Amino acid sequence: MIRKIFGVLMKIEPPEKKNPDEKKEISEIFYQEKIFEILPIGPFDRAFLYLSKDELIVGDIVEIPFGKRSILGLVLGNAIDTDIELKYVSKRYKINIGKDYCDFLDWVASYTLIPRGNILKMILCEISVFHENKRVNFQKEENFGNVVPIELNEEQQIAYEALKKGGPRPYLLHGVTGSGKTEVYLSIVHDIFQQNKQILILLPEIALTEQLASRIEKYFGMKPLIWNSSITPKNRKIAWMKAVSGEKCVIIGARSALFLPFKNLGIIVVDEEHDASYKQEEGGFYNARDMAIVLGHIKKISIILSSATPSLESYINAINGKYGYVCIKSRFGIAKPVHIELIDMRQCKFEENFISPYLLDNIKETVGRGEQALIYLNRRGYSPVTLCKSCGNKLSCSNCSSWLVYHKNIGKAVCHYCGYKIDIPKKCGYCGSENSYIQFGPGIERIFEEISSRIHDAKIEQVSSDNISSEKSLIELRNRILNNEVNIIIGTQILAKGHHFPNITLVGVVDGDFGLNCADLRSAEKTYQLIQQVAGRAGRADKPGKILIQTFNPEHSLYSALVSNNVQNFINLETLSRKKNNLPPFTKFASVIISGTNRELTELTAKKLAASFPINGGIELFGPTPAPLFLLRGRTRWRILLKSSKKIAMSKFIKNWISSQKLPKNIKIQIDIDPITFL
DNA sequence: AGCACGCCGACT
DNA sequence: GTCGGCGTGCTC
Repeated sequence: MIRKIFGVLMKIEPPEKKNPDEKKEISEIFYQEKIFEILPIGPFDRAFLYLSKDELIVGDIVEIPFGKRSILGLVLGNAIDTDIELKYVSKRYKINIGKDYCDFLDWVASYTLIPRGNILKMILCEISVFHENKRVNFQKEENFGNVVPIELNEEQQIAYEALKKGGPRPYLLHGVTGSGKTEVYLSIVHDIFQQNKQILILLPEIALTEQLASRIEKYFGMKPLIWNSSITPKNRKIAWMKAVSGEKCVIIGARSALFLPFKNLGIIVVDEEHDASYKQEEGGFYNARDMAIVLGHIKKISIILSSATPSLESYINAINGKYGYVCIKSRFGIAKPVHIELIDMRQCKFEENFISPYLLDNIKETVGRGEQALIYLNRRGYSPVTLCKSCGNKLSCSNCSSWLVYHKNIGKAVCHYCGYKIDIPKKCGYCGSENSYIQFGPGIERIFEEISSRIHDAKIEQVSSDNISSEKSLIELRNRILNNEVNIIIGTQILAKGHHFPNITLVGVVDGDFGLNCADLRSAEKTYQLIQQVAGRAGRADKPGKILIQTFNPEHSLYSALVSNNVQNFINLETLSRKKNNLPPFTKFASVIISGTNRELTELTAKKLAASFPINGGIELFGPTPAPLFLLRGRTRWRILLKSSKKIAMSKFIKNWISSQKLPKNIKIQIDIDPITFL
């Protein structure tokens, strides 16, 4: 809409302060300007209206006066005239993120119920690019000459052809550990790169970037750009500018890289697509893997989901023909399959030990042969629980419903949710007994202690986020393992993924049942994936790998599938069970967490909210119930779970429902569409 | 998110 | 008398 202003400029002042003479001059001519819808950065779900003297187009990045400050905004379109007194856009940048990303932003917001302005923030990611017009020195990208062609075996070649012939669409690339999936997807990526397109490869963990980067360097003759939370502001800027420039490039990144505004994207690879860390659970909830599929749809490009242990969601989408399915069955260059064996812990006499004699003997033998052993336990610290031996009272966090984990290295009991730390009290806080607190259950520090006391002539190292905090320290550790400077590695899942350790020939899983018993619908799937991943560390060379799993539940169908090396068997059983019980991926879930500092008010609000749920044939409501973590960082939490058939637009329905209710100001509502954790 | 306004407690 | 806590409310 065009607004004609005559002599009103004195009233609606343009941002630049002109001198009085100039103002007079301008006010004597007809002045035309347009009104635009602009989405500001911040927790806003709607656009605001602004005047602009320049013509703006959808996707432009502008600076706008907003309240008392000046912030970035995104032009969403033109607007019709209004009674509101409008301000002027103060600056227009020479950057446009493209209509695709405006559509993507809108889609993600409607689905995840994350405020649009927050998604814009993810796209612009607090980059200070905008101010200076300094030229960014792009990393030297070509050092051609050393390009090594990617060699594929027959089966890999077939997989590659299938990806090539299927055209732009989502694919599930399913190949057992060691089948050379990376080479297959890099082949197709290389083709697209040669068409001067941009490439995005998502990885679940920062730890995996280095080795993928070096492979890309080898095959492509240039270094890829890295994107994750720990890169320097300068490199962040370089990668962002590169993406928006549309120049050909390869960017390897964590889930947040999905929001880089690529101008010329040719393909996205989601490596280890089953990995739970694609799910963002802070701020807003979204799954980068699922959103990548959406972006692929908008941009009409291929998305390759790659995994040795696909999520059931992706697997079923592939089987149903929604995704192309490409499977690689044989291990590349490895003759012998991994041998998996269960250790029935019910047969073991316990005493104070967590490592069965059989596992211990195997560790000794392995080390004796000059090979390495990896002992896996996904539990940081010394012991997960500290309790009073005379009354049974357990040390718990004062802000969260959680037990304090004893960390022997710092001598304190720590809450893993909020960081609260205390010394172990001399007297039991409940019954008053003195020096009565004992450590119950194992963490990796305790396993380290146990193995150290029983195997003397070995170099033993523990690995968890407590010791390994940076990528640098992880690379150092990896080198030490590769150079055989370590015999026994005791670690959490930080080590489980993606590394090649040819000399590790034994993997011991201390507690195979961890996570099997909790009330998470995906716990069997997760346990299975994790054990497969850990198992993938071993047996890569010509030496046979051996996996020993300690369990109290050896009859579980999961274990028979693992032992028989029959992936399909487990997937079939799990699919059947999900279907029978109407669970995802055959239905959809959404979780609504109601939290507040006032106990009574939170409970009341949760109950009122549930009672106000509109009757709807397709959506079932469960709850409210106190959330498993009833207290988190000092806030009381209640949970409502919603379940619907796949066809219902749950997000829209939930949004209408929640926004129709007036909620007390200090109550916080978090909505998680397709939750994968239920805490 | 920021930033202001507003109404109650302990301080130079 | 004021400085400053964070509850509430608004931003075109």
